[in-house]
Amino acid sequence: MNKVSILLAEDDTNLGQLLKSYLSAKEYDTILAIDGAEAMKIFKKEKFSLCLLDVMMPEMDGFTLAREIRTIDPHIPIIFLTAKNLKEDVIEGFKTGADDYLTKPFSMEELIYRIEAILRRSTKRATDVPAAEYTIGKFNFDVTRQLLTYQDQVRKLTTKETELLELLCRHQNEVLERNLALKSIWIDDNYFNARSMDVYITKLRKYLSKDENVEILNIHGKGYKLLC
Amino acid sequence: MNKVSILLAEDDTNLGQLLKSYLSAKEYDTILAIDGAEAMKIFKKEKFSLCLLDVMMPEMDGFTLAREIRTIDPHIPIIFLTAKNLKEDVIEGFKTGADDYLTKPFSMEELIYRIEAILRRSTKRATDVPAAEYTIGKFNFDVTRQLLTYQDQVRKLTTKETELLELLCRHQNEVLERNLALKSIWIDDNYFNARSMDVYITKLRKYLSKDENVEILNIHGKGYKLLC
DNA sequence: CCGTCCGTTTAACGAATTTTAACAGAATAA
DNA sequence: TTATTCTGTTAAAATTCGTTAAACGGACGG
Repeated sequence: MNKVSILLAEDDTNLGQLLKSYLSAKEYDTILAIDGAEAMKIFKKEKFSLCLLDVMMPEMDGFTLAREIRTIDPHIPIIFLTAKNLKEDVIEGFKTGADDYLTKPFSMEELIYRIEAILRRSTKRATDVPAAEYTIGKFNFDVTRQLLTYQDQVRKLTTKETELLELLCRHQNEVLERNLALKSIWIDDNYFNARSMDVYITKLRKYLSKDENVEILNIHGKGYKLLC
Repeated sequence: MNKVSILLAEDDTNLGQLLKSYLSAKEYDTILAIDGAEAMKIFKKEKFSLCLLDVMMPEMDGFTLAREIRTIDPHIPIIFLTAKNLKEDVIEGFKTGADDYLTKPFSMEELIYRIEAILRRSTKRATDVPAAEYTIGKFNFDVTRQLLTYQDQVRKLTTKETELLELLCRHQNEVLERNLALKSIWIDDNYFNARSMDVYITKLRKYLSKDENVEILNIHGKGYKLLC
């Protein structure tokens, strides 16, 4: 079980400190750089599991920084922090790019989710991420292998199915808010993604219907609650 | 209703003392710790209803402290106090996060409001989880599954119906004030929400009419009383 | 380069839930 | 008593959600 180390580049020192404290409290070794140039210097000296880069920074912006970082370590996961009101084409740039991103304002919960998701995806030895298995009534849900097992029947879940079910499990017996789920999984909480999420809820309900004590309850206008 | 005790961790002794005096005057037993390490020591010795933690502190910051506290008591409500000059989006981010948040400077009134809100939520949960079921005359009311059962007839309730009936049950045989119900279920107690609530009272009355000993009584100008 | 497969999104429609409106009836204060 | 505020009930409107199927688009094998 390797410790996860994060390079955080954020020029707003308040936000930077806050994030660093929060991440450290979550057992992520976090080093804060106050601009792109400093981040680069630090990155050359130490080894990191992932980078969290603000896009707008003095000295060197997040994109340029990311490019330079990639010349050293081409596969390190990078999450960008961006303002919500960026122009469409910039956002488009992120979407088509391989990197993950998070739009401000975001909640700590969303950030943690994205970090864990990206770690899950990038590390093959998946034991880094906590709670990789859940028990849902008579089901067993293996998050990292994306398997939902009922007695001897194993069902392979898709990525989105897994992500949504995992979020539901994490909030077992309490309300998972639609917006949190949308922002965590679909990044943007617009109309279409919400429809898409509905479709996945239907799928999950169908899968889980074998155990009648398990239920995904809709809390109108708020979200969903996984009962078991 | 037993006494509420608060652990306050604040390194600014002026503010700390001020808060402590104020909270004590409001009948909250308050103990002040001047840094995270001390707070942790105190927390291990005594029992608290909620914690009020400054995020930026020497020795141990608020997040780390919160994490340690949660290893001892995973459900204790925690309100963070954070610096005033954070950007809007950061603050917004925390608002949507799992933990409650208050940015300096804040008014005492605001603080008290938050404390009461979070206590309401947590005592709700505390009294909810063990007894998530009520008996209303000959009915059985399963809050978490939103089911109202009469003999062998099961009726699925909607979210709003459930929320309102639960509030009534919690105040069984005493007055549930309109404003309280409106604020906790509809958030805002304006004219339209009040009308909406009337509609739900009608619905609940219809559902409960099967047992003639059960009645939702209107207390004119005050609220409702669930008799059973 | 082409077709196929698979996961995801979009579309379309229907159902469930909540809010708003409209009007009638009770309770209360002046 | 009369005016005013508050409550009860029903129906229509608006919003949110559920489900199915088709469209889309990337990955893969030929």
